[in-house]
Amino acid sequence: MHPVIEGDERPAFKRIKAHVLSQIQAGVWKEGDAIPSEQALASEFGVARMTANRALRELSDDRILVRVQGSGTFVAQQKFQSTLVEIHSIAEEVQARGHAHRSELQRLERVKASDSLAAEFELGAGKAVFHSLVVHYENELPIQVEDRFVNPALASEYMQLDFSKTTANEYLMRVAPLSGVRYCIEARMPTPEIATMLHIDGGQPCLVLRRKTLSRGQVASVAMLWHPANRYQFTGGF
Amino acid sequence: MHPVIEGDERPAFKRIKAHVLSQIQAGVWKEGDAIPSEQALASEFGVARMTANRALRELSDDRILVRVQGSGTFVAQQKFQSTLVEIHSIAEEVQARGHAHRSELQRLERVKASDSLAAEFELGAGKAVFHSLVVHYENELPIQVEDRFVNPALASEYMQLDFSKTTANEYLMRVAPLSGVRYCIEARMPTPEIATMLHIDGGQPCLVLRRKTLSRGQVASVAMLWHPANRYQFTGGF
DNA sequence: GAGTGGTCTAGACCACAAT
DNA sequence: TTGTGGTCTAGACCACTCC
Repeated sequence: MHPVIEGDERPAFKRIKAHVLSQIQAGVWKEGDAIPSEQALASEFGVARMTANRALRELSDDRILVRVQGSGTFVAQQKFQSTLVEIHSIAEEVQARGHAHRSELQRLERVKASDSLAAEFELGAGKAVFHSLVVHYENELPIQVEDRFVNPALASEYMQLDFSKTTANEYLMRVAPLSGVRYCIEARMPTPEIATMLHIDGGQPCLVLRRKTLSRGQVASVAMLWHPANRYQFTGGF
Repeated sequence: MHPVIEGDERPAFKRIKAHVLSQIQAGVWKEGDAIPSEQALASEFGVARMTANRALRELSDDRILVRVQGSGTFVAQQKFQSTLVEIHSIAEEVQARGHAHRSELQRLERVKASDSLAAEFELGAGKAVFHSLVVHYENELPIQVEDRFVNPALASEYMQLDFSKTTANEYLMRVAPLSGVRYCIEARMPTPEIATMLHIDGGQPCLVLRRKTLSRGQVASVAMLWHPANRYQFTGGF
């Protein structure tokens, strides 16, 4: 039986998780290898099978292990070199950098959805949607143009919003709790209008984030966020 | 007691999870509200407390609920509208789309690191590094230029690598297990050389991923991955 | 048929919070 | 003191895989 280290007061399932991880880390158990069964680990650690089960189940939730009913538990393939970029609200991001955030409403209107927009919203053609165009500034330098269409069914007061006090993002989060997102990062040349608003010349590309948010089974908002390539990038790491 | 829907053969813990989620979705239980205790849910569903426990524990792992020992279980604050982009290896990504991946080695050399490159590698100035330039094709259409510098201390056989059989990525993952990453997504105009390799004209921007990988406390590799904006974007959702 | 994981039970003891 | 979550037990039955 596995010796219990003196003074190790972690719960048993955590000790088992740590043991499995250390065997993998040390290269004793390699990718694709079968590791001991729940039963075996349970006896080894002197615990009930449910306890070993929880340890292995949590590791498999974390993609460290792969479990196959009737067959066994295996070390998962090395995670591919994959990284995650987190995309925040622009106001939060600027403030987190300790800079001043300000936004300027350029346009706020009720428009008939074009065919493609109606399709994106999964609405009937010709239905009205709200449209806003906002420029966000970081220390008085334009950093984002937010070109957004909003579903009136989910955000009826959008036209009355005071964009100097709250962002579209914050409002939508409040009235239409997020249930899903689709997004896409692109490089694009700005339209002349966008270039002017961002104070860049037309030869300079933009980093564009397109984001569609879902709420209560409907499309809540379709946004296109334009950032000047010379002043903006998505970063991250671990 | 909670009625069991006819023919609902999901495990009990999943039924309980679905029930909790639907109450939150419907707005019956709001942010910060306490939800029924494990004991209450167990009786309601006619199951053991351990079963309700598993349902609530998994939801709290998913940040849907917050559990406070001695106090109760509460609906978590709405997640901030933040999204994650996963960045894969290009070969894996193309194959996942069911397309053919092929790569072409343009250059492979040993060069003296410039000052800025030496700084990025945290090496002494003038030390040698390996440099490779590879074009990746998806169905014979160029989709990525991989411009990569590699630390010889961690990948001594890099110059002997057969780039037609394996990618730099795969090799590095094998010999220098990843311990950290820093990356950055940008929009840039291509250099004439990059534009030629990607079969685009110079007026077309590129979506650029710069990635620095760490292994065993050293910088293993610094890569710049150029993608034609008209054929490539990072996407995701949940 | 033997071994594996997937789920579940009906108890138990503990640490902690509210009262 | 009562109720909560955190953990654990020693069984059980099932579906599945492998031989």
